[in-house]
Amino acid sequence: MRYSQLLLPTLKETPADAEVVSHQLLLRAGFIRKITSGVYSYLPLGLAAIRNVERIVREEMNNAGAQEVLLPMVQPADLWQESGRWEKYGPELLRFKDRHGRESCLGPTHEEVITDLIRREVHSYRGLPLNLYQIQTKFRDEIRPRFGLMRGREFIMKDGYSFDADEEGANKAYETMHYAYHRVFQRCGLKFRAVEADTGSIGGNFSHEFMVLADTGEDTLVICKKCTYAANMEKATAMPPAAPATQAAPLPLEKKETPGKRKVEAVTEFLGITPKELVKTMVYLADGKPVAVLVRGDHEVQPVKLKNLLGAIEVEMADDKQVFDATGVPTGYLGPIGLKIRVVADREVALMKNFVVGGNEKNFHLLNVNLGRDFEVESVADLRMVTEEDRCPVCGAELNLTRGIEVGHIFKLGKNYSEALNAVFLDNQGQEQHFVMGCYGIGVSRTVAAAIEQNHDKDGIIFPLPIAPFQVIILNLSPNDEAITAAAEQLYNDFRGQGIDVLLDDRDERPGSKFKDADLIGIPFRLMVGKSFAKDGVVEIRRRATGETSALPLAEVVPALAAQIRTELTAAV
RNA sequence: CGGGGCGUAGCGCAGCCUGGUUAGCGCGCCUGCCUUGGGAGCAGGAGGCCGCAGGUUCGAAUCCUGCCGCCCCGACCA
Repeated sequence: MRYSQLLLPTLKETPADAEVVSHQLLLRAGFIRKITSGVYSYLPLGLAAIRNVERIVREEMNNAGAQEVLLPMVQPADLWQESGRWEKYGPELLRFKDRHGRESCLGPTHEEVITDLIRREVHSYRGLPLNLYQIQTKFRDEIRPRFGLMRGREFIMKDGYSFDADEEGANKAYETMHYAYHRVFQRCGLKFRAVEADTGSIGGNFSHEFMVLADTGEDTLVICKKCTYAANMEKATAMPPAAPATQAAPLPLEKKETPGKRKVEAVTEFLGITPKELVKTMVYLADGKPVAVLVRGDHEVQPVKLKNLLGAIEVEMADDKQVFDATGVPTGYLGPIGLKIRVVADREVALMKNFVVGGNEKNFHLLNVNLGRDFEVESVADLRMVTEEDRCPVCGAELNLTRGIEVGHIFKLGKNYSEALNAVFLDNQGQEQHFVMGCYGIGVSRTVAAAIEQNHDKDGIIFPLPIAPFQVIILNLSPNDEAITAAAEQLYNDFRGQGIDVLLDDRDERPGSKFKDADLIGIPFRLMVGKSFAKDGVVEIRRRATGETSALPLAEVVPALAAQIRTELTAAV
């Protein structure tokens, strides 16, 4: 491609509404443009990067034995009603009526459609296993789109679904996908980690997320410093608390005035105790109904764990007014004793003795409170966020908390969907069985953003070779010089002959602009034809990632560099 | 949806508080000259429903009301 003919509108200045670096650079480098919140147009270079990720995904999926299909984006409501998700999925599902008044939606994911397809077409165990995938634009009406391609409402996703006759087959499919995902992200040149995850609205009972490690990530990961344990904060557990060796004797309950002391810090300071001796009472609304959650003073409630315990569709923290309406107590003085709403407790609380709680009365707390003697709870479970003080639940070593961007997620679905949609086949005994399913997603457009998030410097993007929109950029530094122009053109044609993606900067611009743009768009190899060619007949080669520069005679450039590119691309596999 | 912020030329911004020339600056864009190894220089030029609608006023980018859009923090997720 010739730069002079390319739609590549680079910006000198960073657009004001872009906050994270990948968003800023995608805009500045002329890869994307926003049309409305969370919805972007992909310009030629942005699309090229996306196509490269797609190519890698296709190769790895096909190698893993999956088959590509393309499912409809517009889906009828009745399929979603059949699975129960028409109600459960919530406002993120964009719903509308067609001209006949039939309820429809834009597909945010395709479990229903694929299960419907398979139940119609596959009736025997002989047709199994099956693994089908597609790469398609998805629409999810996100509450808050943000960070450019990181969280769009419209985005490109690879979603795949496996169908097996039994658990064993399904587990194998899951492992195959796990391995394939490793290869995909490795080939994309990313530093990533697979972590245990909550299954969310997709459902299912076991899942891993593939996380690109980056400080701007929206997720917190809990990673063991010693063993292989790694989990998303939503799912992560700590080593269970040990019961204290000596049981403290229960002391008599005491009511104490704590005027104006609402926050944990204020109360503990006032009472001269540590937060570890206090239990806070947090009120959440689970599908609109209030539930009190007890956690130790220095711990935080993990809402996803709470949601799973309660089997709720949605839980959110109650605000001060909702708390007062539900309990008649102002926040800061809530406690479990005499509380009229449901109460659940974190497992850590169950081991505490003689602790402090709110008095359910303004300006009062209770001391020497004991679970069992003074109050009961509906259930005890792990309901809190892991902290850096915690120890690995597997090996007991220290834990690291770090940030990540979710680029892939794989689930064991079991029979959730096949039972809901009654998708069955006959096994070798002639018995009807429900398919055992798995589902596997990769955020393709997000992967490009994540790659930039992880690979950039002050001058712009530094693309990993396999996903770079062009592998080589040739700068003609003197377009008015015939010899230099002829050399640049020759390089351009020779690279194209070698099947290398090459961009020729043939613009009538000064060298400085060309250097800046080449750095900004992140092309791995930059070739410069200018002064040193006129003087010594050599072409300079500069590596974007390292800044290393070398020079070769014109005739040697294409063979040497083409070979190097091939070597590096195969080494990445 | 709750909390915070912002809408003035393609991009980045000033002007608004305290209403009053022809709405301004840098970059970009067009023409010409000149220049060519890290976003040059000179000269000339184009480009604005000051987010939209209503109101106050002799007069509104500026004051008031309503609406729309966008960004950030939270719940959601590839």
